Amino acid sequence: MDCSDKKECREKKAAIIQATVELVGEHGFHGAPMAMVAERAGVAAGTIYRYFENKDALITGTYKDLEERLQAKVLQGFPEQGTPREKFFHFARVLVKWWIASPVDFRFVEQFHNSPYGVAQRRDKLLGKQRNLCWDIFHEALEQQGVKDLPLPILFGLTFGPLILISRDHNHGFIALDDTMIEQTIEGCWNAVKR
Amino acid sequence: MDCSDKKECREKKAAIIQATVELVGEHGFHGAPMAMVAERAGVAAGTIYRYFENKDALITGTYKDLEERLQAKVLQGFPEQGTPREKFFHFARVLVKWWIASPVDFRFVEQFHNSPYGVAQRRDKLLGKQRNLCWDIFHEALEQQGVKDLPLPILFGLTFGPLILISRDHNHGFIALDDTMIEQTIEGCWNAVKR
Amino acid sequence: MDCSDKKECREKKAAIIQATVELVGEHGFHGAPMAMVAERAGVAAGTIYRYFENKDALITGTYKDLEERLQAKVLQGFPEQGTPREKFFHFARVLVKWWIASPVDFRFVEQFHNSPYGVAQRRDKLLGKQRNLCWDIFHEALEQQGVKDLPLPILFGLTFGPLILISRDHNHGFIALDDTMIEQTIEGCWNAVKR
Amino acid sequence: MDCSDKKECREKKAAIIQATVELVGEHGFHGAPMAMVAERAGVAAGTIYRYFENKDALITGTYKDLEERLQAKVLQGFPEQGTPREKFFHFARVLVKWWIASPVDFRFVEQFHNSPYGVAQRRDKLLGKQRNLCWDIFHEALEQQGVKDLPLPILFGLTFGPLILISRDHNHGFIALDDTMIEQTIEGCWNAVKR
DNA sequence: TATGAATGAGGTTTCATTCAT
DNA sequence: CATGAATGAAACCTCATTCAT
Repeated sequence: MDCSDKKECREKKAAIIQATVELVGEHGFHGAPMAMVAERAGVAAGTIYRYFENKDALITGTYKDLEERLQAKVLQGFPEQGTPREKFFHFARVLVKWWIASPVDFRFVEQFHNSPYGVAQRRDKLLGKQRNLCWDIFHEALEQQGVKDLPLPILFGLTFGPLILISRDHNHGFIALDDTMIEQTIEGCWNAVKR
Repeated sequence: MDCSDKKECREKKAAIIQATVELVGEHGFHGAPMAMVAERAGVAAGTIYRYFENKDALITGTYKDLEERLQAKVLQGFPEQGTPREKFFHFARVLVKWWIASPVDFRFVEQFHNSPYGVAQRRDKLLGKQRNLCWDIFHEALEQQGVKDLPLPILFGLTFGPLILISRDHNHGFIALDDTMIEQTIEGCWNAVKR
Repeated sequence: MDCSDKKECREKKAAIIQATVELVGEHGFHGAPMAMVAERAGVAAGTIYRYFENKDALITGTYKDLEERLQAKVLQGFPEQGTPREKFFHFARVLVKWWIASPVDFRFVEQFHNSPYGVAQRRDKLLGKQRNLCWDIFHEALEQQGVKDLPLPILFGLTFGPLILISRDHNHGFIALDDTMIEQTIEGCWNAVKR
Repeated sequence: MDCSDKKECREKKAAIIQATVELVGEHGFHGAPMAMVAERAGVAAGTIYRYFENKDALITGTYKDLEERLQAKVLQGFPEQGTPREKFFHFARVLVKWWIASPVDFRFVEQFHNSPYGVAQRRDKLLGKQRNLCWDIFHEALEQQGVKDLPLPILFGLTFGPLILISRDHNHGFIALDDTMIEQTIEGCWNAVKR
């Protein structure tokens, strides 16, 4: 944990995180015992505890890592000067495409949000304690009166709720999303909140 | 199991289901070991197995029970002769109000949908194998060209996705939904799909 | 138990014994829980306890019933006036044919002998406390000096040991015993002890 | 499991096997719960599962261990150049002496043969899939026409059946085998099959 | 007398975590 | 630092037995 400057350590931690994402994504929290995570990561069981205090920390840390990677992806080509609408469209596109390109990542995130761990995360985000892009976009939109004057959680719900469900259905094979459908859905989301 | 005609047995089964909903809703699947379910239901551990073959059957059976109770609630005052829009509004209202009135029920349903159990359920519903009110509403709307010509999963996603998220946020205390806000959100959902 | 004069009771007890033989014979002691025995016998679980004090008594009682039925079979056509050799041949023939005609009976008896229950039974038989045909045959043979002067258990071992094993192998399908082979084996057994 | 090169591990596995033999031998399969095996072996319950996948594997593995030890004993002083008769006598002597010297070993083997596990073992042995000394002896004898032309299972039955029974009776205290009696019995066995 | 639902002790197995090497 | 064998609490489930009906 405190050897994050050494390359070998960083690689080992990355392997552990990747193994966690895969196993939780594939089989749920039940199907990801520490020993199995260790095996898939190519390290010994005890080694995980040098990087994460316990299993809870492993799960939370893995989620944070995914979130950071998402942030990085969203920032690529982000229309800093665009309207909130354009910003939202960019954000939503990246999000959905990431989820359907990496089903295990998506599954992990879903599992996480639906577990006790997830609640605290969500609280920080909604209350703006942990500022992020998403929060900024809607604040700007509210100020410019581009969206209805609703509480942030409702705006989030109306926009991201659908994106989550359709990504899930795509990954389960219930629909086959293509660019057009994705675009239509994002449009629908925006229609739900635009003024 | 086969004593469903006796009042005592029905009460016992109901107690087991209630205990399951509460414990899973409060602490997740992890936090609902059979022994604890039994204790809260006021029965012996072995007794559960007279009503449910194993833990999986207990979870699935509990979900089905919740679903049936929802159906019953929705049917009360259902606008059989109304437009699809009116039907959807009725359905959505009942759904959200139930969820925020019974947070443990909502939490259980959420957990369920995010578990392997949930996928099969959802598949049946989306493919129309297990016809239900919800499916009927959108089919009628599609025929009357009242909603956009999108695949069912996307229509569901656009409409129920937000309802799920805002109910979650309400239960977590991030927002305090009142009738007006609920109505506005449902309106937003419909805007997302209406033609 | 104390209603052995009523026909219905006798039939019920017989059904319980038959169910016990079958289940133990088919799946071993592990595979014969009381509830299953009851179900196959067509009675309620609690009913068994009116006929047998507990599971041990059920097993022991079932064994005794089988033994009595064997005795009855052996006595049919028994060469009372014959030589010990003829008597042994008759006994052995009946035994082997019964075992290969009723594999479950045989399996039950085997299981029984190899369980703690069996030891006491065998003790009584060998020590002559519980006199029986078999014991009589060899005593007569010893007196007439038709067989070697060996302790009874050894004479039993040399004669019945093989019969047990070949019956087992037949029932497992390793060999297909016919009358000739049975006769040859019995002959071999007698050769092992004859003077 | 994969630490069989370390002395400590080998000792631990041996302790588990020994505990299994003793408990099954003394009290049957019923009387050997994993927790008790662990306690007697001086390890924690979970430790057994590092060496054996489950209880079945423990039982089967223990049997194989006993068989290997028997093989080793038989090979000491084995009359490679002797006649089949001499070889059989050697084999039988070692067998009986081992059984009456180690009653728990004998009891374990008996229990094993009478369980579902045992059938597969026996099948392999009789069909020659798993070649062994015993099988070789009788094949040689058949070729040299030293024994009657009977199916292998019958030859085995006629020779080992008695040995098993008398060992059992000795261990139960019904007879007290001495070298002479053992020799006489083995002689009897051979007489049963010799041409 | 017969029933069968209920009991709860006890069985097998898993797995997060520790610690000697 | 890394290892992975060992731990033992705790999970799920079975089943002999009882007892109200």
